[in-house]
Amino acid sequence: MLHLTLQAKLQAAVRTVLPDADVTHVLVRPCPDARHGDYQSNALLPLAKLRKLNPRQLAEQVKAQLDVAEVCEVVDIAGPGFLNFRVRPAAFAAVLQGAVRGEHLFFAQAAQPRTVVIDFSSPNVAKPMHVGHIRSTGIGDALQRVFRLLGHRVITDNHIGDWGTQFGKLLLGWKQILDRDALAKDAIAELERLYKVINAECDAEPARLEEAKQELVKLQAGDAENTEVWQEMIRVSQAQFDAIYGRLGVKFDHALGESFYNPQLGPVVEDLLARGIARESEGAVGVFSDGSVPPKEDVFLVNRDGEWVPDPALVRKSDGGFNYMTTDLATVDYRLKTWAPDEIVYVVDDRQAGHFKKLFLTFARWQPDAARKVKLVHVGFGKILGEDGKPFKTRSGDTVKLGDLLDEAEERALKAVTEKNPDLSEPERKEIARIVGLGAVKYADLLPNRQSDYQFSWDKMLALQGNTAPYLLYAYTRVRSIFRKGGLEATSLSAQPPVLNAPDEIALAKQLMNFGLVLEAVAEEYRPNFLCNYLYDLAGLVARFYESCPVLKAEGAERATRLLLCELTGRVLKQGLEALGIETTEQM
RNA sequence: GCGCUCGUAGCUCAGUUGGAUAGAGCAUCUGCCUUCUAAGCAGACGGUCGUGGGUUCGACUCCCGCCGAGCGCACCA
Repeated sequence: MLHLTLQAKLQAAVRTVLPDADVTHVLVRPCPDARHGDYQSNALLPLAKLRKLNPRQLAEQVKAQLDVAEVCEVVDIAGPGFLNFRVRPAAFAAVLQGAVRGEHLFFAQAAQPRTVVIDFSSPNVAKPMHVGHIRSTGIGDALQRVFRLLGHRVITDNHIGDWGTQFGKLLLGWKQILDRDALAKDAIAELERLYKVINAECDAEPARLEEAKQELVKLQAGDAENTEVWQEMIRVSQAQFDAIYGRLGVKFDHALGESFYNPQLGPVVEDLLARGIARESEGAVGVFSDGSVPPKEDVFLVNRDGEWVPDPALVRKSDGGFNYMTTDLATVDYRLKTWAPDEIVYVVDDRQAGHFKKLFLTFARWQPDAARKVKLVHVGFGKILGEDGKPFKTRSGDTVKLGDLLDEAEERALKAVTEKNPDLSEPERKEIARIVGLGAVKYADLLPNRQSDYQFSWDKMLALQGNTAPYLLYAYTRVRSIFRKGGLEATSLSAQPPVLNAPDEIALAKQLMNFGLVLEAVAEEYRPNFLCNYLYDLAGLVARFYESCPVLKAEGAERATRLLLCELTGRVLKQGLEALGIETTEQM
């Protein structure tokens, strides 16, 4: 909003002074310290350095060309050459008024919308979704929501693990030890049991493993019975996925599982061989180093005991089967041909960083022209640890099932709501608990910098103080309750321009204006935690405002201004939480 | 061994092109409810940003060495 106006003016001024300068990095940001001004730019310093100019002199020259009088009352040059802008109160008021009229909510649609494929969640058939899936699912969903909000064209695709060697064992188990009643009761649990039993037997007896392999071979060859069983396993698994996604409010445009690409795998390998990109080695087919970079930077080499040895991307196993590199190559190819995206984003565990590096490089060697037109991005994330700092497990040492986790979150939230607000009816409390509990889980997962592991803690997650979903939701209910108590509607708020006086009013208003900047940063860096931190700051500012600035007791322009700030804060909180996939509640 | 990621307050974590005095919650201590939800707010205490160098007008941020942790290293995904 205002920073964009100032930024455009500043870039124009810089171009006048330095006609050949690249102004894409000439940015205007909010001042971290309000005493310096409202907005600042420090872009002139690196610009001056590059040209060996005196930075303060350059700042003077740029300032002389700067035409920002309608927005700013003062532009200062500070320190080594910072530009500080002080915005006219009327300019602030105009932006707020535009927002309350519904013209914008402090962010703008992307000037150049992109088509972005986002690949996330990717659960495996016949396995329960566990805590780990909350990461890919939550981060992926938040990113997809933010991209859409900013006006990009988004295609979400759930790359379900519905193919692979595990189906040999599952088929064997299904045919020999399936418990139909157990399947009807909890299909995934029964499938999991089949796998565990057969897998243990295979470890113990080679003959058993051979049996499983035969089942797999029959499936791969299109055997009617095995295909039917396999499809049944997918169907019952999908039903469980859908139940979880329903609770989480996550939807996909497509769910093209690994098996969808089966017909393409052979042709992909043949094409790689024909083009000389892959070659045979020890019976397998792989893509090897092309020697174009030093060994240290070459992902197709690995150092073993001082020797650089090949670490190829295998696309066909020595038994003729394909692996996930092959599938992923076919998937990139399909997505480019079908949707022509500008970008494909993979929200997958950081441990697979190496795989994605190889995948992207292999694809670039396979289809150089197509690869130049698309940005392939691996958005990785760390593990969830228990409060003991070790991987998060149940007391008995099993992985925590996602459904159980969500149940417990809602139960704990219900306890808290009942304690804090016993007068509400049970259905109301349950609905609030659902929103607060699920919101708390999602928020706790989105808050940490995604690349690091984080420690899971029920108490911290559902705490009502600190950077948590309940705190944000509480801030929202407080501003909403003002309208409820006052019996007011937001409709008449735009009649006169707001008049900001109190420091807490000004601080709140300025934070509102930064919403768009933050949404853009989330999309730019694929980091929803920027939005979490922004909303937490906003909630803190509105809490302070709430203490120091009575709303309903104020009169005239002061009252109107404060009501307007409450309304807009409510809208930004709601929109921001929605972008994180978190619902809001009017009371809690 | 090689590579990747990381190391910030007692604990859990933020820290948006390198930018102005490194922030929050918890814990400890002190205040504030006849006043829009105190599920809150204000304040105090707490830091050689692992460590040693380097680049820079300026480094938590970039580069190199070292120490420590996690992860990954052909035919599972």
